[in-house]
Amino acid sequence: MGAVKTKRMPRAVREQQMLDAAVQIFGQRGYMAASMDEIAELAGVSKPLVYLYLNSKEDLFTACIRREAKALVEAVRAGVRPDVSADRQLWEGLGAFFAHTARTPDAWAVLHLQARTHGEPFASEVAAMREEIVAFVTQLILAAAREAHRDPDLPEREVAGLAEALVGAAESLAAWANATPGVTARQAAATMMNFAWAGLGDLMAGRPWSPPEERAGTQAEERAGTQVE
Amino acid sequence: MGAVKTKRMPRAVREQQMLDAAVQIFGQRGYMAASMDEIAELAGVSKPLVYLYLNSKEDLFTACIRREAKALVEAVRAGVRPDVSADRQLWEGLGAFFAHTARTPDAWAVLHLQARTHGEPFASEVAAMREEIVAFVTQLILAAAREAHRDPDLPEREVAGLAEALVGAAESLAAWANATPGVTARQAAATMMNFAWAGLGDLMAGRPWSPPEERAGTQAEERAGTQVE
Amino acid sequence: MGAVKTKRMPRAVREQQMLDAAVQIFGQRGYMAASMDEIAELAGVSKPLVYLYLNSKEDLFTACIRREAKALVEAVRAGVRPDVSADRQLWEGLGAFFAHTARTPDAWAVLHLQARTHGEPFASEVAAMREEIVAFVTQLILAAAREAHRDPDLPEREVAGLAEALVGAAESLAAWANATPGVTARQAAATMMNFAWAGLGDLMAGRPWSPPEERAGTQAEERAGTQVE
Amino acid sequence: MGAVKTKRMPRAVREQQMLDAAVQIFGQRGYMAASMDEIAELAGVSKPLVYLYLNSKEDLFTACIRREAKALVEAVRAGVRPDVSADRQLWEGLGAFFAHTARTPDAWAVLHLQARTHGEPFASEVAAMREEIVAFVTQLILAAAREAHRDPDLPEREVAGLAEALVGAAESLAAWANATPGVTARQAAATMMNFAWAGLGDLMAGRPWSPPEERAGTQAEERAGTQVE
DNA sequence: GATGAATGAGCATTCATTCAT
DNA sequence: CATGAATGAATGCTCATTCAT
Repeated sequence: MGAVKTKRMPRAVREQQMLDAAVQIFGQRGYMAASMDEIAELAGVSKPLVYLYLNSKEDLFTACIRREAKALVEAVRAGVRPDVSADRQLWEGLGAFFAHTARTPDAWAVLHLQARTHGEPFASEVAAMREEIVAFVTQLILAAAREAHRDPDLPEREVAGLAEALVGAAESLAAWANATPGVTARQAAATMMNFAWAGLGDLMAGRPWSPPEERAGTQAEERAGTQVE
Repeated sequence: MGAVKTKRMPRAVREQQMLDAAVQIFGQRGYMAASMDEIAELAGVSKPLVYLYLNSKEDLFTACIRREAKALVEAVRAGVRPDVSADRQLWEGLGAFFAHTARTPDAWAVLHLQARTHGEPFASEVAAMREEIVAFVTQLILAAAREAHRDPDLPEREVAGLAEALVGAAESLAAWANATPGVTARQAAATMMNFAWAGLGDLMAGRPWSPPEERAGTQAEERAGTQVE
Repeated sequence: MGAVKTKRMPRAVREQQMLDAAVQIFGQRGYMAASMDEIAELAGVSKPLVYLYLNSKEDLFTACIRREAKALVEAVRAGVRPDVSADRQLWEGLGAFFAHTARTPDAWAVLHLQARTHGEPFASEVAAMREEIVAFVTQLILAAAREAHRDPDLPEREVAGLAEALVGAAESLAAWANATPGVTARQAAATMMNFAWAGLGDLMAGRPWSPPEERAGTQAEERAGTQVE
Repeated sequence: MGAVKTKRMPRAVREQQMLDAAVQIFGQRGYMAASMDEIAELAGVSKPLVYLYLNSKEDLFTACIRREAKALVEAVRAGVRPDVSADRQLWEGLGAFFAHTARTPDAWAVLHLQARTHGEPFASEVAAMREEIVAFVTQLILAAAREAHRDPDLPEREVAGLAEALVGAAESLAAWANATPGVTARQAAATMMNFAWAGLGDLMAGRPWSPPEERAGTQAEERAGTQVE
């Protein structure tokens, strides 16, 4: 299971192996229950080497958070074409998000569960990433308002709240989709669009949001490496 | 801050004191980082008494989850009048929810963060409560469809996904509202209704969801002891 | 299993119930693993009452040892008629001993295993009983020498060693007989007589010790309440 | 009294030091009363190292039992020449046994008292050793019967009982000899031979068992490293 | 006389972390 | 570079024992 014990790897490679192992253990056992012994063993290195490269359990965990946060943000970014309409951008971003979290469940557990649950250096680390995503969504909402040729008479805080709610809904749906067999990233994204864009009111009135036609979408998702359905 | 050290209390009272202390410590430190010593000290009793009454750290944590889950569900229930329209019920429920989580932030941390992060006996404990709420929301969505005179042609799983997303959005917004000074429970509930009921699309088109007039709502909220705005 | 909870018993009776429970628990769990809680529960009384009557765990254990040591010595005494020949007295005493230990295995565990294993106040307590029995056996050996019309040219210490060995052999055989299904007290006593009286040399040469005829023996054993075969 | 605090020893050496300390503490305090703190201190190491090498108190105790059981059996084996007569082999074995138990009283306490008193995994561990010795004695008895040109008409269980009694007598005499100043291993062995081989009957009739002449015996005992008289 | 309430003290066990080689 | 050897500091848990009622 662990990395094959190979001698004399460059430091950067060794560090990535350690982070791989750490993300797996932290994601599965939790931050406190994870032991440095287990991580070192899974990484195929001795414990003192882990300390030499990553200083402490705290620093190691922080490094995990940073690496996985960056990977997630990049995956979402790569899934979105900046030149399409706002709702389309949201649709693409959600697809990339659900695809990435489904592909790396341990990393998602680290970011979504562990980092937020264990207090201070970590919570703000992941909060930074989250704010980046929330800001992206905020821009989308404002862009949508512009597209509708309306000055958004929504106060800034209201927009922030909407973005916050949207991201929270997506996070919850990611956990639900991963736990519910047969739900694909694409379906999860569609549910999100119906919920957030059309709204329950429209939905009940028979006006769901409709996903754009297939061809173009496929390109974008493949660029992002997603596997939407 | 801790309970005043009063001697010789009946068991039921002492148990509640212990649970109070435990919720506070678990909520602030996290399950694993919380020490039974600290909990006992904050409760103003000796450690053996905690074990005599609550058996183990696991059982203590479970008791916290159960008590707070019950309290939360009851707070939401008490805030909702069953004879009003679906959107109105949702509005009232959200108000009660945000008010309760703002009033008991440690309890909310236990339920939302700690219980879900620390694996099995606990996750399913809180999952039970969550399902109760999701089921309530699901009923509201179906009721809304009936009110709109439409047979919901949404597949069952889609409705489940929508309810999941709605609850997740509310959960996220609760954390955001608690962390953002000046955001009241009432405002959070309004944001949620705009987001979930009207939808971003309607919102951008200038059709926000509008909260019902004051008088009736106030009654309901006062019954629940909430402090919406 | 525990004594039926009856109110207002005279102190002497309550004490015996506590000792009964204590012997059972001490015999089965061992001195240290036995908890005062369990003993009090099995005795059907509250823990403070146990302390009121018997002071401490040490005193309670000592009281158990004294009571059971006395009972064992009396059972052996009652099984021996003082007016018969030395080998016959030994035979009767062994029969009574094996019968008693088989009848009260928890008490035997307390005396033979627990009391000797847990250091000072206890070891000397049971050593006193043991010396009484060793002295009895020593007298038998000297009586046998007189019956053989020989001044025992054995030094006193040699006789003490022989008695010690005999008692030790009997103790071992008691454990073995209790653990080996189908071995009766009578058979164990016969084995001991062959071993100790005739000796392996005689035995191998075809000269076993032969137990006396039945009728007289029965009387003695019934007096002692034994069940030798 | 404890090992000199020397740093950085190879694991095998440290393990033996720990076992030395553990045997001493277990033998003197008893299994349950012995604390891992005390053992670690006496061994001159920290507690975590004891756990790193020996896993748990239970495993540590088991390791003690195994090491000392092996040592005892080997001491007896080394003291017996297999080509001499049965009674002579018994004499030599008893001498080696008494010499070994006198030399290592804590180890003997562990095997004879502690291991048997604290239930299962331990009891069967020492029972295995004891059965080895009982089997050896059983063979001696059968060999003696052959030497006397008699088919042993003794039933198998009778022989087992005799062997059990003999071993029990020896065990008791070992405790007695250790506790009685001035009794040598040789004297204890002689008492055992008189008791078990000649039998009290022969002894009283003036026919004691006589130890073999000195020269040959001395050799054997020296081989075993015993100090018989 | 009898008991529910309460605790001081200790114990096995684990873990992040550091040297000496 | 890499590691076997080693530990200080907690932590969950238990138990004999005692009051106040």
